[in-house]
Amino acid sequence: MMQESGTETKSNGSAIQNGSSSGNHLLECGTLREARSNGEAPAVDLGAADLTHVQQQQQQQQALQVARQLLLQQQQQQQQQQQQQQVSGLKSPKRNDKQPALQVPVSVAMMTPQVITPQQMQQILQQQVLSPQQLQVLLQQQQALMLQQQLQEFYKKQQEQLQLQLLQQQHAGKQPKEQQQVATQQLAFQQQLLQMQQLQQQHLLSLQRQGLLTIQPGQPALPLQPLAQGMIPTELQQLWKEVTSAHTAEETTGNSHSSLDLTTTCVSSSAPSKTSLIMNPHASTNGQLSVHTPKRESLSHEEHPHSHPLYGHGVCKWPGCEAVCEDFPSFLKHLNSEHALDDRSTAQCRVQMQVVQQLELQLAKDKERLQAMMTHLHVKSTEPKAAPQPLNLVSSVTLSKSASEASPQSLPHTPTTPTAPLTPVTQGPSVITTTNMHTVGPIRRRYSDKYNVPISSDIAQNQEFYKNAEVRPPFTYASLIRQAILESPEKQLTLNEIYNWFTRMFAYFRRNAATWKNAVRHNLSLHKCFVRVENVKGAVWTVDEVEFQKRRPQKISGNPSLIKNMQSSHAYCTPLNAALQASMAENSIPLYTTASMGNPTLGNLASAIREELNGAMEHTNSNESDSSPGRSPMQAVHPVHVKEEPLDPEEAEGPLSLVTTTANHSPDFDHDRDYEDEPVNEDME
DNA sequence: GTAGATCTAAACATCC
DNA sequence: TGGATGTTTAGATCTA
Repeated sequence: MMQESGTETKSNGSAIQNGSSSGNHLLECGTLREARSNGEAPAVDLGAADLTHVQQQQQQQQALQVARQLLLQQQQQQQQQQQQQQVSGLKSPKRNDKQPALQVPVSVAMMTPQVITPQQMQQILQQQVLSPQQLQVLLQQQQALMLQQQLQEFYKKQQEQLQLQLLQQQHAGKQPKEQQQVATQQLAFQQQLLQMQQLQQQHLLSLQRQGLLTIQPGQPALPLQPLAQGMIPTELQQLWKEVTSAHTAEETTGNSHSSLDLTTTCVSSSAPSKTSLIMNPHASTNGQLSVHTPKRESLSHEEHPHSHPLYGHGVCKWPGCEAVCEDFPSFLKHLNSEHALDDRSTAQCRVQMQVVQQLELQLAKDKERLQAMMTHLHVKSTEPKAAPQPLNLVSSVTLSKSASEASPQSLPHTPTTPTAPLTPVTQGPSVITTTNMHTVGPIRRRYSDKYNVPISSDIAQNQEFYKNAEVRPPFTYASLIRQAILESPEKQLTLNEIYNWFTRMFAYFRRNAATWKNAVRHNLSLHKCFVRVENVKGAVWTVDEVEFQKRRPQKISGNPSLIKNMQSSHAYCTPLNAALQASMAENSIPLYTTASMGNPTLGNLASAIREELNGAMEHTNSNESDSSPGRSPMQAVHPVHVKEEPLDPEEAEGPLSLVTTTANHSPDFDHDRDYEDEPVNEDME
């Protein structure tokens, strides 16, 4: 359109195109990645984590004390019962019924405050102040506490049943044979109690081994034995079933590994029918927990002989294990020997289930929040697209202004343009909003051009995001092509390699290939900053940085107050960053807060603001001296490009020309950006 | 309102 | 001949 002549090719170097036609801008400035990576958030998290750790220890100690009290009570109670059984069998039924009922609830009431409520857990998860390890510890602790509760409750029930049985036996008759039967039954109960003692002791010891229960040095050993008195294996199984019912409900019928199979350690003499499923050894299909695993393990992994979720890189991935297994058979051997069905493995499995459940809860909550956000922001959707469109990071940038000015034919905006201002969209880079999630097709603005976000740092920070989310990168084709070329080792790419870079780096460009490929070719041909070079491989494309930097600059919105505020707040960048991070955490955007994933929203906003400020500062510095140490890398590499390269007349005469802007020192000047801030050397070298 | 920048689409030419 | 590559043009949209 703007070209004067299309007859000249760029490769001959004599093409004189309209200067304005090559005016793609890349308003990139010095990166502040280092500053961004030096946020205070880790310190804050660390403090919170330490505090939480201390609280965990306190809670564990409290739980331990409560458990001791419970055990003492149970011991006393059991002794009384035994004495009663031995001395006289005639007791009032009322008294027998009331006794446990009076004791156990007190115990439970004492235990309850020690357990973190789901809401509190959710809050902890939301605040993201705990590391995964700390979360795991917390969950383990909660698991232990919940287990204690369940044990106590079940112990109460069992006591009631036991006493009821004894009463029935005593009231049944006083014939000698029956008395012998009663005595035999009592003996059987005693044996069961003994077994339960051992089982409970083993379980608590295993919990203690894992850190689920902590016993501080110097404290007397737990009176473990009385805890188990009065319980029978089937009841314990029922307890386990109850505890794990919430989890197993989500699982398929063939995946009943969460149930504790006690058949190998307990002799059940009175298993209720309802526990038959658990008692059935075939019900446990998970080889990891079953003692019958070897054959099943080998069978289940026949198709993938060396693929096992618990085995990788020669290491057992069982939580907390990390045992080195040279090969898969040795791993299986290790798995079956070290992680067979026992209390420890079961507890670890349940902890893992708890972790998964919490994560699922968190996911569900975040999904709900996202839905609410989308609902809130999508109120004025009057023209929903039939097919979902890829995300576009930039639509919201123009939303605030263009919403009121959008012409009727500006369809890309109208569907999502809210009449009432949403959260004020300030001068910031791409803010992923639900508006653009829903709609947007071709949206023009590219925040890199407007807000000077370095494309290299943005792509680096949000690499995973761009790769996985179908989000349109907020950069122009020219910027992206240039970035692709500069990322290459030889600073030159064939067209196909450019294509590959696009598809590799951005999920967005894995669709509508014809469109964007055409645009790439179009940009390569249109902009004279892209130079086609013939070599042995064929034609490759390179970047002429001189031409690229010569492109006509744009200025950000000439809002003096904004610029002034930005400058005046320069000293508060760190608190701002902290606030932004807090805001991100508050808004549950944890996955992209780190450099590994990057945050395409607030993180870039912060970086954009900082870079704006730094750009202004460096801008001033560069005016003072070209050899100033504060010069940006771009200046160091291409000092001549901006300062000495003659500008096209129409560029020079414009109010945005570099000559004009470099004379500005006032904070109220039109915030024109020369391109000295662009970290070209970072990109190129 | 206008110029410039950008994007999309398309036509056309050339080369392999 | 078809696809890839490269060039050019046109129109639409958005911003300054």
